[in-house]
Amino acid sequence: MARPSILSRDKVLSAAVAIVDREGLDALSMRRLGEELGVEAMSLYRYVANKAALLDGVVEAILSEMSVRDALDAPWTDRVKARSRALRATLRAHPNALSLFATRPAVTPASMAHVEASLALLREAGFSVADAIRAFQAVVGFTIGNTLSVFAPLAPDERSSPAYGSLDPASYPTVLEAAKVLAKWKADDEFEFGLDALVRGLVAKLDERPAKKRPRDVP
Amino acid sequence: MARPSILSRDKVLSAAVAIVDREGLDALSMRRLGEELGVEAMSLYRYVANKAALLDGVVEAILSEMSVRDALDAPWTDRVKARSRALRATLRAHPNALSLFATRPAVTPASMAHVEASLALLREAGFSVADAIRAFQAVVGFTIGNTLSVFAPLAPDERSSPAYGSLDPASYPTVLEAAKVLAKWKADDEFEFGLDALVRGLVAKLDERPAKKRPRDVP
DNA sequence: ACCATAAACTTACGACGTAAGTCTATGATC
DNA sequence: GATCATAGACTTACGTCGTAAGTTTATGGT
Repeated sequence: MARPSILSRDKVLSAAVAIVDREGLDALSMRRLGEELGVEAMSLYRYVANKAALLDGVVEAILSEMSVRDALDAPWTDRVKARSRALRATLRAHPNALSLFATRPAVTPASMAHVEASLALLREAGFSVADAIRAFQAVVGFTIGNTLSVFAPLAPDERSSPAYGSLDPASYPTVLEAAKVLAKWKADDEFEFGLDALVRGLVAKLDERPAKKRPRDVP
Repeated sequence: MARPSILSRDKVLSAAVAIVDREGLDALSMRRLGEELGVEAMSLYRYVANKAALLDGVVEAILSEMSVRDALDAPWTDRVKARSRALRATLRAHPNALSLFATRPAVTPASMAHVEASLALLREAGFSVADAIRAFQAVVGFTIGNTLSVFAPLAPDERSSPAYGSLDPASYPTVLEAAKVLAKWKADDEFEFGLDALVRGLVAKLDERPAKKRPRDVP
């Protein structure tokens, strides 16, 4: 009935992700994306409403890559951590797209399965509905926040560490003390430290709730 | 010796912040900013190297608004929380600029005093240099991550809650259970929940360290 | 053989960032 | 008070961007 499609929404989105990964977020323009697909820029508007929707699609495409091997018999704390690590790993795989995740809500159709599983396991652990949401948001917020601050690409002129040398030692003794350690800094250690602290805190908050509503405790 | 300046870097930056606050991040262009200041666009290049530097300046200007009333005699946990809340409040005051904080490192000259004070109080609490950095990053990451996800402005078509109605109840029972609660959701409760959990976890990690290096415990 | 139509193409417009060059009002010097 | 170097603002111009509007083309159904 009509000319068969060269394109599809999936092809458009994965080409967009490819450009962002390879050449950076600024390189992603409608014309450049069209070129990548052997098509004129305007043809893309059959598959995305506008540029903003394209960026949303990029977020969606990346989130849909996330996969978690959920050890159902493991303690809930480990399962939460595993999901946080999976999210972090997915984000890390696309550093040039990171800033997109800053403003876009992490709860999209593409990540719904993850949300459902996370909330369910927190409920099962004994959290109330509201606290399960709070706990989930805390972990997701921490994960995105930390990953962003560590892996966001910097401009060429700030690739090396900031000018700690020009800092007044009297005013900033602790920063300068810290700067020495930063040379051999392990981003993963930092992440695991924060994640562990957060999850431990969640345990503490769970334990202070009335015991009657903790099914997992009385199996 | 020369024509006196109509402009100054400060004037340029605060005009830029004003435009972003009033009309959104996309509305901030060099021409628009020039217009705001009664000047041609190209004149701005005397005060900012380029557009990216202007955006950095906006971040810097906003961060420099942050002020904390630090109760030096309060427990370190309260002081950390107070700083987190102060950062959150500063970010909240400029929701249209939030996405800028996603990729720009939170440690800039404008926030150096905050970094110094935070690290110092964590060191004083008994954390090692490395753990103090980790704890600080955890709190900042959480704070920015949470604030971003809650206050980032959404496109008009997603202003209302996502289409939970079209979700399959069999596949997403917990999400749908949660959706009911979301109607009367308190963003601040969510933030305080996560912040309290995180700080409690930090306490736990501190307590498991060898006691000898905790000066505050033996006053 | 013809047609309806989905899919891709063409053209055009205003706005953007910024490179390069020009003009001008000032305070310093004599 | 006349001269002048110069910081600071202005002008022009180029290529690129997102996208509105209209046009062409290849197909499968009749």
